[in-house]
Amino acid sequence: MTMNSGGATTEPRTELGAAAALFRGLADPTRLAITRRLAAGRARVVDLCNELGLAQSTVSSHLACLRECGLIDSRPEGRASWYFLARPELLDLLAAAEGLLAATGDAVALCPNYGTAAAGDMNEGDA
Amino acid sequence: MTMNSGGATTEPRTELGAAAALFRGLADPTRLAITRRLAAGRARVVDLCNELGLAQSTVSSHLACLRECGLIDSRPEGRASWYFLARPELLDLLAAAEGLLAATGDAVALCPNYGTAAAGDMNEGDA
DNA sequence: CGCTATCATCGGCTCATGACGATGAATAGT
DNA sequence: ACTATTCATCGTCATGAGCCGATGATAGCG
Repeated sequence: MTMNSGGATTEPRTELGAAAALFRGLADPTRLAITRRLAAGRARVVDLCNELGLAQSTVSSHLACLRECGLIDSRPEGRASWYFLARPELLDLLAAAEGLLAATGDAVALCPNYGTAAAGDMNEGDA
Repeated sequence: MTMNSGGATTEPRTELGAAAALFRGLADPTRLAITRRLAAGRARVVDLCNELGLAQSTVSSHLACLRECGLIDSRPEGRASWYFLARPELLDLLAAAEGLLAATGDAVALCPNYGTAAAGDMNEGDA
């Protein structure tokens, strides 16, 4: 016992890694936006870049992440790569999430400790 | 255009914040473990500490996070606080997640860029 | 055959996030 | 009243993770 006492464990919960990785894949707003976008139909990297207003490298990295997670897949066509959802069940998961969000209202937002609170400067850009 | 060029935007996707926060709440292995544990029945902080082998402060913070998110709730009883799931729909979400995991096998794991790469051992342990 | 467009990857930067220990408040039991 | 137990909160530390720009590879086009 007390084997993990001493700073960052660097080994949180390996058992739940799969599920946690799945949720984490969708935890990022950008990735979630990409996922939803792909849920609406396939898209290229440039399309996502334009629509999301992010750098190409950023989008590409997120796509690689989602692809490695097996949530999306790509189909090279010419010099472009079309990305699309690889798992229809993902829609169920998103639906369940929205159902839960509807149930909680929008209470699911920020946590004092964990979450995204206390960011220091909370500047709403278009506000 | 070129409005967000210049380092961390500090303003990712505000619209998807709720869903992303929800997923992020479950993205952490520890929080997911807590959630599942509470899905099996209410528990006190000490119980979770013992069962998860984490510091009391850690568990307490995670509980506070989940509580703020409206996913769980607590009921003070004596000097203890019983925590339990506040949303039955959460079970649906977890079920959908497990369904997706079953569909993908366990392909959902690690990403080279994002997502907990360089972990090493993949032990699923008990269900 | 050179040019452009699209994408993947590398390296660096910055902040958020999870972990811990220590402290303080509230409650129950002796 | 004193003490023991349980929980919440604060401060700190280290790493993960997202963002960007720049570079390199690949594939179509003029």
